[in-house]
Amino acid sequence: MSKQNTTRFILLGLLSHEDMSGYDMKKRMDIMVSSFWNVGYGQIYPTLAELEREGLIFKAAGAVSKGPQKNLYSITQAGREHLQAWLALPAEKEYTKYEILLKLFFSGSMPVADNVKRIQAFNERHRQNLGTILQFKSELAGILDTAPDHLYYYITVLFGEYVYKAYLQWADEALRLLGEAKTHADKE
Amino acid sequence: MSKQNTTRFILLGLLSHEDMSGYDMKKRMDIMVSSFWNVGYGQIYPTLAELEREGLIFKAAGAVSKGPQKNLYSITQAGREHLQAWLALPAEKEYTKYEILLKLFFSGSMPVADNVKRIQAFNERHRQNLGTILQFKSELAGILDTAPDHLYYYITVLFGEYVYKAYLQWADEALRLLGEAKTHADKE
DNA sequence: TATAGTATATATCATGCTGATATAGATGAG
DNA sequence: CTCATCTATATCAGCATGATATATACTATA
Repeated sequence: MSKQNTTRFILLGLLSHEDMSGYDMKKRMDIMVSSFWNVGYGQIYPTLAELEREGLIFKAAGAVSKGPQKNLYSITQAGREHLQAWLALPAEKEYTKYEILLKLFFSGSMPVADNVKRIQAFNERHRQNLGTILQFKSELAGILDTAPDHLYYYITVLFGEYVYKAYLQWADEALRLLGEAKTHADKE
Repeated sequence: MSKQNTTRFILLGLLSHEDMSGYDMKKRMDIMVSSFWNVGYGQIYPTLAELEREGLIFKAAGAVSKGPQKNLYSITQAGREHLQAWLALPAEKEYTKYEILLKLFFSGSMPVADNVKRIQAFNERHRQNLGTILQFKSELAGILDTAPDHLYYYITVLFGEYVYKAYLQWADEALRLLGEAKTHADKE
């Protein structure tokens, strides 16, 4: 697995569909890919500058919607080829970081109530995420045949659904186990 | 959510149980926390040096097992307090990166067979992860009452189980959808 | 008609993390 | 005796995070 800048390819991927500004891309990502990838502005703007220097994208005239002037970007032919080459590679970088699990792992000496609160907050957060993604899923289901991309969007949405549901199941089970342990301790 | 070095607290957490070398810590993490957190040597060794400078850990005499000399570390009282303060904080940093989902999202123009292969590899990888964690789970289940930490270990293992199972379910469903799409295309 | 708040938009930077690479001692196989 | 493998520590370039700064435009409300 080579150490490559993945952000480049996300930005190229978004621009392969339509012209956008950096701000637009962030908004789009928050909606469409946030269940499996996150990028911040601190990575977006420098990468856009880099892609432009390399001739993979270019800055078009900034159409004003509201607020300050946008930098609207377009992808070039070289950019499309760069993206296709990446898509064809099998390498599948993959990692996760959940601070809550880390804290639980080391929290044998902490009050049980603290951990219960942690898990409840986690549960609530992902119940909301699940709600958002299920709404998105039902919208997508109606237009599945209208473009070849839509099936793939649907598949990625399904991933979010399964994973969020797993989080909720785990949280319920963890709370049950902590409740049992507490009840048991109270009896003694 | 402040931008803090999380690795510090993992290392302190591991040392709060027993003395270890950096190499030991990596091995331990690969077994115990790899389903929700990963750290490489590139982060471990510099952080150990930093923790030592700050007086949170100290280097003990290196016991030789086999291979080169180890640096065995111990946690100090200040180190334990540092760890406790972190455990008491509610902040829960959390993020995931799955390159496979990213590629699927942008792969409308790629051959379906490529994506099928990708998902099958993903499936196989996580089937193995699930097997490993289930074995670990059954070992833990037998010693659940022998220490207060064990319940928390069990809870974190459950997380891995639920998440890996979700991955496998998703992969099956995704392959089914791609199979249907292919069959449909073949008929036309 | 001020003015305060919110959404839009770009940019930069210190710090943290990843993944590759270098170095070298101990063990075991053939 | 040499080659492969495991043990063990260390460093670094490049990528990513999260905080912060700056400024325009729209909306509400006082």
